Amino acid sequence: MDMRNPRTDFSNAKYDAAWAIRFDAPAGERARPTPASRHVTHPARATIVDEGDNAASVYEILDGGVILFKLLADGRRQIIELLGVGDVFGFAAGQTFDVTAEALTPVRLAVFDRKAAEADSEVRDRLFNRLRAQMCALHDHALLLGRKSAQERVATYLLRLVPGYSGFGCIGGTNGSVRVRLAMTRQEIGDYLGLTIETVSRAFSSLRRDGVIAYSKQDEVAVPNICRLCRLTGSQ
Amino acid sequence: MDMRNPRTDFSNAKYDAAWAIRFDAPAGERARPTPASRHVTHPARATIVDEGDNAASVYEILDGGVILFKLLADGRRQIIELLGVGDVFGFAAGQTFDVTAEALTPVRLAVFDRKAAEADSEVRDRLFNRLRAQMCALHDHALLLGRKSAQERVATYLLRLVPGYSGFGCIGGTNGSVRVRLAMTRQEIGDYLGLTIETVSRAFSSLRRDGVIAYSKQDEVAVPNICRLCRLTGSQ
DNA sequence: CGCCATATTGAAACTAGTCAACCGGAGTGG
DNA sequence: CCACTCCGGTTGACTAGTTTCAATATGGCG
Repeated sequence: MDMRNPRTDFSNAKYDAAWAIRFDAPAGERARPTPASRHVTHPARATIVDEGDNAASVYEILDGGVILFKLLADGRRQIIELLGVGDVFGFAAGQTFDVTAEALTPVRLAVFDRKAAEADSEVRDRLFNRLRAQMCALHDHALLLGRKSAQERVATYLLRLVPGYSGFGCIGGTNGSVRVRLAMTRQEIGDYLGLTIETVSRAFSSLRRDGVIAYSKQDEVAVPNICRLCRLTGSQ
Repeated sequence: MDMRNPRTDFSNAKYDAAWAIRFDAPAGERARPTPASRHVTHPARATIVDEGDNAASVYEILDGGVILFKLLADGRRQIIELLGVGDVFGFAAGQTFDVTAEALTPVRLAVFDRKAAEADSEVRDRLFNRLRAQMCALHDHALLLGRKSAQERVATYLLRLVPGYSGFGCIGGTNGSVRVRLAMTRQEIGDYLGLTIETVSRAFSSLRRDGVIAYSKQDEVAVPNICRLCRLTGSQ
């Protein structure tokens, strides 16, 4: 982590895009009709598309969570995007997918034929808008991967799962308390944050020791004071 | 860098998208007419848009190079995207830009009014297609930032500047030689690769000592054997 | 109850960061 | 024309943070 060359004239947190992660669809929207698409479901940890597969379809998440990842030849894995309800994937530059998509939870998807989606202006605009939001999330994630410490990464990750706080940092003096469900193993969190499983575990333990978070089940975390977590993200 | 948990059944390099970086427009295309846009130029290192600015316009690079970056409150910087001729930027999720754009070289841009660009289907499709290619580059870069060693990062960076090799790895047995111009300072390279200036410098020196690259001017690098560089990228 | 996968913790090793000195070319001014 | 300065780059010595390796704990599930 490079702490020199400080530019204290500028802080970006307040400008971050309003992306958020939800793994559960709002109850009322579960039956939302989606024209020009068919619906499919996948169980947790199922591979939805493989890197290199023919990119014939575009996917929108109706319910559940999905991870996109890439592998290096020797097996190192990086989870590139963490997607929730409303997010889209399957947009490829060429003829094939550049990432593998895997269901994080049981997931329900709307599948659009690529060409059909591009022809239907209403669908295309909706998918495109969502893609832009995900682009901003990718930008933030590059900042995290390139410049944040292990503790800052884990704090940022946790905050991203708090509804309404994703990418915003502490707007106002909200000292609220909240419970979040991770839905990811330590290995997945590590692969998402560019850390090892042990470093993730140590960061969780350290945050717990300091009272920033609390948990008994390891994937159900309570955040007693969101602002306090905020201050540890490095974005602040 | 986590070398455990190897999945040797899978290598992704051959599927990488065909993105490439060019800082100079092909001579014949310099006068390409661009309807529904005006043209502007910026000198090297000029700020084009600031994070937080009202996102009224979308930009396409006609000639030159542009970097997009974000800052943390304490001054740490991450260069998020490295853009060349044909690339686009300025798509925001909300009302404001989420990154700062700076000219890397003297640059010529086509500026589209955001709403006009979205209304013109020909323009919109062209920008959208380019955006998809950049999305793939971002995915690759997340893999680099999260999982590659310093030497692998620098090797990947250099290879990305070799025309035709960006993201492909060694297709065929091309042992060709080539010269590339970096157009970036060591500080910028460090901020792009998530490293310090010293680590970047050491990686360059090490590659030079090993004969993988050669240079006398520090931003003009000769690669005598591209395949050899390829093998150091980690993507293999 | 016991097994297996996942998570935690400890200690050692190592990579990259930090701090500091030095180099070398470009530009300036005596 | 040469000394001086400035700035980016290089190199060395040391440090900090993360990874690695290994042992132990925990939790879900048959």
